[in-house]
Amino acid sequence: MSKGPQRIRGTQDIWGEEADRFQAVVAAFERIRRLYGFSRVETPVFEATAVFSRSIGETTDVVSKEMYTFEDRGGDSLTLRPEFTAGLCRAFISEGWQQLAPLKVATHGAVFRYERPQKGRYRQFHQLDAEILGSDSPLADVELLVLADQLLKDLGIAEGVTLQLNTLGDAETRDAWRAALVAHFESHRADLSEDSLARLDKNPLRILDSKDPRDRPAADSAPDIDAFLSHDARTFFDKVTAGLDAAGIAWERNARLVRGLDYYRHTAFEFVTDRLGAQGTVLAGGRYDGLVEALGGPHTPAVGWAAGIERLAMLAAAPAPAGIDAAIVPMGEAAESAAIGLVADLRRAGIACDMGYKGNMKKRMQRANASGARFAIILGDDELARGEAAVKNLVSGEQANVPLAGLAEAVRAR
RNA sequence: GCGAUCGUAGCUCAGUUGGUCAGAGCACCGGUUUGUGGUACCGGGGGUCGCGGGUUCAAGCCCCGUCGAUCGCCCCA
Repeated sequence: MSKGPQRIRGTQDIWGEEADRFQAVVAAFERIRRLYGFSRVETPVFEATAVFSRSIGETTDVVSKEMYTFEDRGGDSLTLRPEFTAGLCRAFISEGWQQLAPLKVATHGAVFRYERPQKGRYRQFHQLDAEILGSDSPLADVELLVLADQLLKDLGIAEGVTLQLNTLGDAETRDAWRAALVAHFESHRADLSEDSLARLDKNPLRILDSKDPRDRPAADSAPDIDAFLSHDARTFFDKVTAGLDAAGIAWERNARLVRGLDYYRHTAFEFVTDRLGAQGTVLAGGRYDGLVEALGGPHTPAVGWAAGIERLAMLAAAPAPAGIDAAIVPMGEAAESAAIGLVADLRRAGIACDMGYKGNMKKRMQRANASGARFAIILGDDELARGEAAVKNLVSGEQANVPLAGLAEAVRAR
């Protein structure tokens, strides 16, 4: 409540244990993406606005209301990335990555959406992202899902999280299904909520997963996509589910799972938990075979997913606090001077240690204890004269004199 | 963009029907004879009660506005 500048709505200052959890999620992702042979890529935080508006659709709410768009000094319209996929597709085109296809890439970082903040939903938030560009194989879909599954298990949050899977078919299938849905909902106009009547014009698929109980009867009785699946689309979906079964991944069909944007094809999936209120989707993605082409590139089938780091961090168990190995407690100017060298040597030897900038012994010992250090290395004139330091185990309270040369070994973490 | 609830020290919160109501715990800082932390004891700093109006003799407590937070809706790339 103090005066002075305040944090911008929907942003967060992440600190302490929360920051540790955040880092733990990123570390797990980095480790696992290597296991799957995904290359790390870095792309800009902002792009030309057209990169997003052309891929998503000029008229959607997403583009018209929910992007951070601004003009730079040259008058160009720029937008802070609201997702990774479009920027990666742009890079795929402009960097000539076509020759690397199929390209398995992973990235993570901040993304920006101008939305009302609520649980697990911020204006600047952070995502993990994994994509496979340039493959039309269902094995790519499977590999991404297995990666996602391993990540969630590694983070210890697979409990209570289910993989929901659906297919949106190919273009021909999707169009046929969409027409059937519109016909179905038109005949139930009187039963639909106001929101869904609006969806009927703009985005009829979205009626299927409406939360309004008034919509459920019509939504539940609506035709599934299955009857409209072309042979190819059916075969593709079967190969995805067979691949998941072969990899031992539990999944469930959710025929009501849809995507808001038109470029999605075939596989759509979400890992969902019931532990985050209305924001229960923890990781989501799908196949977007038309996106690269929409950006002016060659026809490039692709599939990918993104996951909110904050949401994952909220669900993950708190990592063990990372205390340092040792705190150096010098007494007197001569000792402090010698300790500067000692700290440097210990750190070069890979020992995590720290020394306060000031304070008497008592104060330094208090700080050492609070820091979670396993040892205090006490260095006074007496010890210095003998070429030793007193090493105190802060857990057991035991203390022993150790030659300076043997300090690193004495406090090395197991 | 819409709705509901909420907004008191760094944190978690008390503050009765408006009249010592500016408090507690934790945290922080200092001390309990200056070479030993974690437990204990003593002391201290810190809040114009989100902000701005209004009602009243009197408002943290009532009313309006505003900003922010939380939860939900819309949207969800």
